[in-house]
Amino acid sequence: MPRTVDHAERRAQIAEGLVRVAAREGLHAVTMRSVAAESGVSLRLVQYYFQSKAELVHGALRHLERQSEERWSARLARLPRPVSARRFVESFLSEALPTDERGRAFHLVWTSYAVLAMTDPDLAEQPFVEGPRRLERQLADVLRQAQADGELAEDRDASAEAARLLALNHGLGTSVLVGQRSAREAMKVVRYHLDRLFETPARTSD
Amino acid sequence: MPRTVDHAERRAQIAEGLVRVAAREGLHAVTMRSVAAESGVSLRLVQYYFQSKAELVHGALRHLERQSEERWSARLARLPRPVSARRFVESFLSEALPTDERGRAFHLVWTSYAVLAMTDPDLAEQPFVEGPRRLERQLADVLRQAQADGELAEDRDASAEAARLLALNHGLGTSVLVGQRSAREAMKVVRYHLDRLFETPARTSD
DNA sequence: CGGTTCGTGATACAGCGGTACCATATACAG
DNA sequence: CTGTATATGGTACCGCTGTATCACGAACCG
Repeated sequence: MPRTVDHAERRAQIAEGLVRVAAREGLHAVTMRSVAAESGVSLRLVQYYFQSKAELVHGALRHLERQSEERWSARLARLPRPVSARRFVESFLSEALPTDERGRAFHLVWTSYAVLAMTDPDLAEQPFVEGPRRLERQLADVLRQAQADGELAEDRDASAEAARLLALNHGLGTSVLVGQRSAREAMKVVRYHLDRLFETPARTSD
Repeated sequence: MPRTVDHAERRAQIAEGLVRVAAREGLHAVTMRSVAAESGVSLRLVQYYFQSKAELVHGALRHLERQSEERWSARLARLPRPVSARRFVESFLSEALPTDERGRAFHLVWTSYAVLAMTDPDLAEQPFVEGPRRLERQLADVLRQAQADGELAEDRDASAEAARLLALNHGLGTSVLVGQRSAREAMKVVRYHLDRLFETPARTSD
């Protein structure tokens, strides 16, 4: 067969095209044709690699999710040992914030999908409850480890703190995308929060 | 002229229809026809009171915004004096959270619009930077008043705290809408946050 | 070497959505 | 009473979008 590129690779290429279109013009501008044009393939090819639009959208979402996971793992892996929880969390959150173009696209598309999932039951189940929930657990684990290391006060509720961090970050990210504040200002709020969280070990406060 | 109902009233009626459709089936399901059906008027009437779809969408957004302001004012006005900042903030945030059906619709539609505004420059300017920005200022004022009253530690940055509260609330609201957690759990996180914020006056911590 | 499967192209079709146009009824001005 | 502006109904049109269909080349299998 005339396999110039791998099947999975082509699907990824098209999925990335979708992400670019969605990031630039919004998810409502995502059509079979616009994705095809953006990916540099014909309409027929999009149809071929994704049988329906629903599957295309679904596939692109999984693509995003996979990337997100890889980023988390990579970040966790290349951290200098011993790990400073404060620095890890800060760097993680700053990446989730739309600081660069890539982060902006990621956050925007993810949020678009989340809004879709609020009404479309087909999208709801899989990524939007399991993905963030897992992320929250992992973050809570990091915080618990920080408690064991004496870096975080013992009386903190690691789960609640993780939830707080992610919700805060998401909310700030949205405010940035909407143009309410700059990414720099958002980062300042994040640091303010982290200052309260990882306070001088003497005081057991936020 | 055969004015059975007031012009502004009709526009409001149609706008509410739009909000219901958007809350139930998502903003992508909002069409001239679906809004007309939901509002119990003919397609022609929607066209008549809103010349284009863009204006319809825009008008409904302003409708939502106005309602939001009224709610804020009403809440602020009917508070028992003296005002407990903690209780005020908690009740305000709980309303902004999708606890009841109305709150759910409001949050969902607002978020949908926010996502739209991220790519559509026509929507961006007006409500999505000015509205929340004003809200944040008002909230910061409440917090500053609380500081003056000795209810909130002096070393807090009222602006940052207000930003934190709103971002947190928005993030939590989204997580509720996608089904990641229940409204009850979200409220617990909010209270956790507030506990840290309004700590015993002895300690100056989060 | 012939067939079958995979990959790619072009295009046709049907439905839906925004908008435009025509018509009418009611109320008020003169 | 007549005309004009407001308010409402019905419907046609055109473009876009998802999907289906026909067609062809290239590789692998036997």
